[in-house]
Amino acid sequence: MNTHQTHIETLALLARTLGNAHRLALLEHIAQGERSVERLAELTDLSLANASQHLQHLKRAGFVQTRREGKNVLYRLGTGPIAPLLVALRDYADHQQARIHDLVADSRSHPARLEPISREELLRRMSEESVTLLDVRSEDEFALGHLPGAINIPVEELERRLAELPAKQNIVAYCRSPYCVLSVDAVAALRAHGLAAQRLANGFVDWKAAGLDVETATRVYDPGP
Amino acid sequence: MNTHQTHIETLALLARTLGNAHRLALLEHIAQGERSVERLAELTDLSLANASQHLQHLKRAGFVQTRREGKNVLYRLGTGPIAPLLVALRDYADHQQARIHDLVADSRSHPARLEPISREELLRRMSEESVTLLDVRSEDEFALGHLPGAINIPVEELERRLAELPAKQNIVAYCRSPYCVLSVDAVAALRAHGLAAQRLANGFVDWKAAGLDVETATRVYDPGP
DNA sequence: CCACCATTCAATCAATGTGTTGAGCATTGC
DNA sequence: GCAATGCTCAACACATTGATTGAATGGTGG
Repeated sequence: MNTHQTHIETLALLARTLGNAHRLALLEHIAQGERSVERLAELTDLSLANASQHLQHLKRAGFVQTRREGKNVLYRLGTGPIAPLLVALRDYADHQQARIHDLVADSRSHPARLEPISREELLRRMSEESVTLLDVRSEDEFALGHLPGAINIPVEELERRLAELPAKQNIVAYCRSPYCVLSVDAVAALRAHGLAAQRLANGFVDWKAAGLDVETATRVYDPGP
Repeated sequence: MNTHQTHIETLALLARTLGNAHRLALLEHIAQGERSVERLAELTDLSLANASQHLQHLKRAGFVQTRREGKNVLYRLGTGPIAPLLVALRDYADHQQARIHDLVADSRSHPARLEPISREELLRRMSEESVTLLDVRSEDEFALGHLPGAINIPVEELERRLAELPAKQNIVAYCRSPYCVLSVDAVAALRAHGLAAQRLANGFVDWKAAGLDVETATRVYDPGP
């Protein structure tokens, strides 16, 4: 029984390492490329010593590795299935969000999910007519990768940035995963303003998993001086 | 009221909920079927009140749901992609274990991975001759599902339970995932005792993912009405 | 080999998380 | 209704984690 205890204890330890917003933020920045401690502290708005401590915590769990370059210690992502773990975590979070949203929607007797369109349907439409792709996730998620040609307007800014959208084109909104419900809100808001909008059924994760083109923000890797 | 939580804080909160060995243990027991608080407290060796608190923690994060039956409150697994999350966590842990193991192995100049056999190869052999399948994971993991006809001997008990294995048959040992390295140890131990043993390359996860038959020990979760 | 500087370590305090106790509150059986 | 049962809640003590400071380390570049 002693070894099993150790095994589950190990899992808990790993989960706990991810159980801190600052460490997750550091991890996301590191996922975009090697960064020095100083740069990471800047990016995450942490003190140098604090960032260093969190980074060592991550390192102990194997989520990051280090190497020295000149005066700087550069942190990079560790080996192993880290991405699947983070994706699973986000997927679950999306589902939770959707669940809460559904409760609210039910109480208001909302109709269903505003008939989402599939990836195939989207591809077909993109080849036949012009479609405006609207990415309603946060800016940093958008920067990490999005559908080619998509416009990024986080859902909470949508109402006051409607002007950025072409009035004549059909709009397809999407967010992360099938569970992510931001796009439902977005479509509802767009339609309320008289725009032709639909949502993509399975979101960005599905698109990427299908091996389709993904665009990333201009500056992907900036090692600095 | 500061209910505003950034996306990343939500992720951290969920991860933190999994970041406790007792909660993980509770979750694993619940995954096997509905259980009352009392039973769960027993199974995990926690006080009643403490178990109750941890369960409510899990409930807040949506990992479990409750219903009342007579005097008892029964906890069951929540909806949403919980299993993938736990699998991803375990996979990552397996990889970490393998990494440490490799370091040790390297320092001893061990040979490579004892030529693992693929799933296809295993299936072929199972159809042609008799093969003894040896599951070296812990008993509770075994209970949650294993290859059909497999014998379960946790790797740490292997040395003193060799008698349970048929001496004349070829043995194929496996554990969870490609990263899991317990089976390497097992094969090494078996060969040291003169038995014909090989390890399965990708472990149970791969087998299950391929949609092949899985045997379970205890009754599987029944959602009821 | 020396001075510099990015990073880490150590010590401290505040904040959070955990486990125990005993009280409180439903539900069932009498 | 009343006691018994099963669970939750509240309050406390204790352990762990997190942020801040300032000092130490150790590799670099001169």
